Amino acid sequence: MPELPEVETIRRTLAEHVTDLKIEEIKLIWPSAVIGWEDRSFEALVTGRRIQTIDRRGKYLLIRLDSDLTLIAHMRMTGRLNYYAEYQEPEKHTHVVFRLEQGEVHFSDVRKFGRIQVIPTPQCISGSTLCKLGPEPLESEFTPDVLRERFGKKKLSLKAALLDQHVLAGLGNIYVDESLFKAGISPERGVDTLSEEEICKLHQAIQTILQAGIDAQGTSFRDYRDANGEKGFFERELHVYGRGGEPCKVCGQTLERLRLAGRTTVYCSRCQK
DNA sequence: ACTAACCTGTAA
DNA sequence: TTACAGGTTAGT
Repeated sequence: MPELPEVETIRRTLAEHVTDLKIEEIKLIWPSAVIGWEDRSFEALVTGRRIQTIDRRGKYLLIRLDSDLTLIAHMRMTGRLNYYAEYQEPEKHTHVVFRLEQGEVHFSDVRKFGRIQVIPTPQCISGSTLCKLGPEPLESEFTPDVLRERFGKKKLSLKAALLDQHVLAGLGNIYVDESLFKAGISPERGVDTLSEEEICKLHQAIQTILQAGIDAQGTSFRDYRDANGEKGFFERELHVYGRGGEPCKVCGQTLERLRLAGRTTVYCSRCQK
């Protein structure tokens, strides 16, 4: 579900409520949602710790606790982190409840793909999947040169490369298709066929689209909600995602739908070359 | 470089 | 009943 703009929105809305609060109790309703430690020690480990800050890396949420412990949360397709100011009865798909000094946070996930991993904070730097991620697309170190370098000499479609979190962190099916539309480049093109000008256009499009997604508080095409249970409204600005067979908003041509890198892909064959 | 697997829900 | 869904990983 959440891609970079959605995870960033969850980060912001959650941080507003829980920063500096102590975790007083853990309820592990579905213990498999938590990894990294034996189930019974998870509660002991996390209970009594204070939430210091919440960071984000790609689609991962990093909840920093006291004494160098980090919770790494990934929502996969349908995961949610909800904050409630008062006691809330767990819902059908709630897997973990964090009771805080003030209110509580519920981790829920219909499809049970999402996970919360507990690791010592130093291990985030080395020894976790985080260190293998590609660059953060909205940071100033991400330049057109970096994008070209990340593509390297791979023989991959743009679609496959941009979905690969080791190439660039944070893009998923929605924002890849939207970025390629904005750049005017076909998702089927090989990464090794782009001119310098096209690399620049794509770099610019990725940053513009992701920032617009954050500004709109994400895309609630289906299940996504922020920590307050609110929808995002980027759906209104989608040009291609979920619009296969409909007319292009720019030129009117019927949008193509195909399967690329295992994912449904939509693009305009007139606007994107 | 595809495909299946992990799950449940919804829509065709 | 079947296909498909904002993701990732482990298998051919």
